[in-house]
This record gives sequence, structure tokens and C-alpha cells, in this order.
Amino acid sequence: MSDLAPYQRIKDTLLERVHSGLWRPGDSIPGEQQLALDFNCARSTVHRALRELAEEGVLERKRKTGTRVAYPTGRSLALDISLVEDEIKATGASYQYQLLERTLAPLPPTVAAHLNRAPGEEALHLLCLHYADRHPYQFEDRWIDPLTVPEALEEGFDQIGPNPWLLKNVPWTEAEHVISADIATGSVAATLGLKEGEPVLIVERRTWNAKGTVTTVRFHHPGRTHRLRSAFAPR
Amino acid sequence: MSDLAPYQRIKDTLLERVHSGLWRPGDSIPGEQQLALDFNCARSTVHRALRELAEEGVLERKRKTGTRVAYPTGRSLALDISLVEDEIKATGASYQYQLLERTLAPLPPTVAAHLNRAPGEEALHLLCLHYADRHPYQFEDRWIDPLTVPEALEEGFDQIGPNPWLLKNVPWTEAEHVISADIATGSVAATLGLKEGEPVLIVERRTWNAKGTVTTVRFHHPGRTHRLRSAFAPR
DNA sequence: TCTCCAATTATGTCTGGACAAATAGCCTTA
DNA sequence: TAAGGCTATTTGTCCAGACATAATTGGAGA
Repeated sequence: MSDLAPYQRIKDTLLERVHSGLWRPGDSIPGEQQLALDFNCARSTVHRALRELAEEGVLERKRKTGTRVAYPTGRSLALDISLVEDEIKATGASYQYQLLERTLAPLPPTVAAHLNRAPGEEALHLLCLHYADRHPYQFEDRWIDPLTVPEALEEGFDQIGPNPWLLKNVPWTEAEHVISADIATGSVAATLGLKEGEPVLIVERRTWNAKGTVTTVRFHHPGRTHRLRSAFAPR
Repeated sequence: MSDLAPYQRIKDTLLERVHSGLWRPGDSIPGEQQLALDFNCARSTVHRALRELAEEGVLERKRKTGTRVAYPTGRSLALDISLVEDEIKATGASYQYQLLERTLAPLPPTVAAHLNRAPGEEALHLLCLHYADRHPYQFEDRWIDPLTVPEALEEGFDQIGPNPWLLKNVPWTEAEHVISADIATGSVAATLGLKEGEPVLIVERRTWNAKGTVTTVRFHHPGRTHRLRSAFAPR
């Protein structure tokens, strides 16, 4: 308990004061100088504790005015985006990957917009299915931009999924996710083994790196059984 | 450009080297001592830059071994959990709130489990509807534990929604979210103005504070038009 | 009374030096 | 050869002091 780094001990102590309600949102708390005396350490040590708590959204700091307890608003939700394989194996199920289709195809208008290209230009189109214990778990409909990722044209994707391959070969630096719900129809229903009209949870992802848009992908999951979970909290 | 704090300038420079591919995942980068010479500053300044980049998941540091560029795996997705009102107003639409029902009711078994109580015990049950430009935007089905939040029994919730009220009065410290898809049936369909069989996007949230479970809530959104967005990235 | 400037004060950052802790690699010894 | 211990290196943290920067507040002047 007391063998923690001092700055960490201070953070814990202050956080406890906030959580216990001793310091309530909006309250001013003592200045760095005073806290340094209280904790018998240098101001810079207190400063680090306060700075980090402010970054975590617990405190609000302003020059001259001092430090106050932040109002707990504007949280965010953090979902882990792990590889499907890890996600499935974590549940104890067996994982299987199947490539359904791999073509160089002209871009449909909506996808073209996502990749920032003109409709009709060609890109690598992949359809894949991921199984958990032999049951369809995720249907992946992906386009990869061959101008940003020419190496992808050399890869068959019959042994390795696009996601692990991209993670390994083309690290991205930015991404956008959109989550929505729809009902299963046509080929998506058939592929996922669902009846028409059953709910489907869709996660759409676009990723970029310095060179440009890397890939855009739609993951379809059986909606009633699939769940995106997130144990979590502040900021 | 150059009027940034030195530690920030160093962070930017190093991040650029990673993003540009000059330093690739797995590469070792120079030690703090060397970088301090390169940037003509104290080691502690370099240290802060490296420490923060490591916290952000860009670098991996180990004593004796040194610092290397992290493999870009295990990202996470951060969704903003803002108040519905802000969310709607941000799109330029007008916001309206309506309380449909407010009862003290016995807990159904599934909800009881969520609140960590016995089925049949009583809790505050709220049904609310949030409109964007007069169209149903979100149907909220919420239970509040009166043992954890006795003040809620005094509140009518006819003027203020449960979410802003709770944020103001009962700050929580932990939350869990589950996102899923379903199809609209019965009262949910009717309330949201959807036909039976249309897709619904469901976000379920449970929140705790030091005293215990605060509330559990299911938000239902029209699935085809609603979207959870997240511009974002690493860790 | 109103406006604007300057003093005050709290936070933000840097320095340069010190010691602590982890650990890879080597060296000794059984 | 294997086990155990030593050492050099690298990161982790702290400190005390200094200066920079933002922002409130009170006072001087119009």
C-alpha cells in the first residue's frame, strides 16, 4: 500500500477524496504548494498527480483560479477492437476463417466515396466469413485501396484474414467506426445462416494512414446473439 | 509551430517518425540520453515525451532493453456518451423530452440480476421518449435502485430526464455498456413509430458508484437511421 | 462610474542532478 | 553444463529551484 510511487499515492488519495464525496464536483481543492506541504514532497510531485487526474477528467485546472473537482459529464465508452480470432478464442470457442470471394472489382458509388475514389475505379474486394464453433460469427465485406496498399494485390487472403494481414503490414493511424442495426436480407442472411428479417448488428470501419485511405469494411453479426461489450468509465 | 512546449514538440517529432514509417513497429529507438542530446534538452523532458507516447500505446518501454515502437494491435474504439439533448442539438435538430411512465414497480428477474437485487423487490421504473425534430429518436427504459439513490423517489422526472438528473445528483464511477441489435415489436415499435420487424439498435448501460448499482437502462434507437459514430484510433 | 493596466497568484514547464528498480548479459562456481 | 550471482545499462521517479504563462483583482486615471 505504501510502497507505491509518491505521485501515485497522491493520485490515489485525492481520487479517494473525490469518490468518497469529501470533495464534491465544483469544490476548490488546495493548491500545489499546500498539497506539497501536506504530503511532504516537492511541488513537482504533486503537480504530476494533479496533471494526470486532470487528464483523466477528474479535476479541472486553471491558472490563477486553482484546481477544482470536475463535474462528471461527457464520458466516453471504450470498446476493445480486437482481432476476431482473439475475440472468439477468448470465449473458449474454436475459430475458423473462410475466404468467400476475392476479386478486383469496380467500386460501387457509396464505397467509392468512402475510399475517396471515383466510382468505377478498381479496388480489391474481399468477402470473408468467421466462425465460432462452426457457427457463423461475423460476415466481413471489405474493400482495400490498391493505390494505398499495393502489396495487398500479392496476397491471396486464403490463409490469413484481411484484418491480421493489414495490422501486420499496413499499420493505420486513424480510424472511424459507425455502428448500426439492420435486418438480414438476401446473401447476408444466407451467409450468416439467418432467416430473412432477423436483426443484424453492423460495425463499419474506415482506416487511414499517412498515404491515404487504407480500407473500408462492414462487419455483419447476428444481432440477437452478438454483443459489443465494454466494461468502463470516465474521461 | 515552434512555440510549443519542448516536450510536446518532441512528442510530435517522434510520433511523426513513427507515422511516416521511418521508425517501424518493433524498431528500437535511441535512449533518453541520446535523444536529450539530439533535442538539446534535459533528460527529464525527453522522458516525459516518451512516457506519454508509451501511455498512448505508440511506444513500448522496458528497463535495460530500451524503447521500441509498439505493434499497432489491440486498439480500442471510443464512443462519446453525451447527453441525448446535446447529441440531438449538435445536429441542428430541436430536442423534446417526454416522460411516458413513472412507477415504483417490482423488479422482473433479468433486471433484478442487473441491479443485484432479488426479483420482486421494488425499484423506480421510468419510460421516456426523446424526440429530434418531433421524430422519436430514442426510447429509454430505465430502472433506478432506490436503495442506492433514495433522492430519486422525490423527483418527478417530468421536466428533467433521468440521465441529466443522475449526472447532476449521483455521479457514477463505473459503467458497463452492451450494444446489440434487435427487431422492433409491440410497444417498442409503437413508441418509436416503427413497423414491426424494423431493426432497432439497443445500447444497454449499467452504472455503479461507491454505494452500489445506481441504474440500469436500455436505450432503443431506430436502427436504420441511427448511428453510433466514433472518429478514432489508437491505444 | 467606467476602462485599462499592473501586481499577484496559481498552474505549466524545464533543468540538472540524484537515487531506485528492473534486467540482459556475463562471469563464477558447483 | 547448469545454477547462481554480479554489473552495466536503461528507464522510473524525485527534488529544489527557476522562469513562463494565464487570469483574477484591485487600483489608477479618464
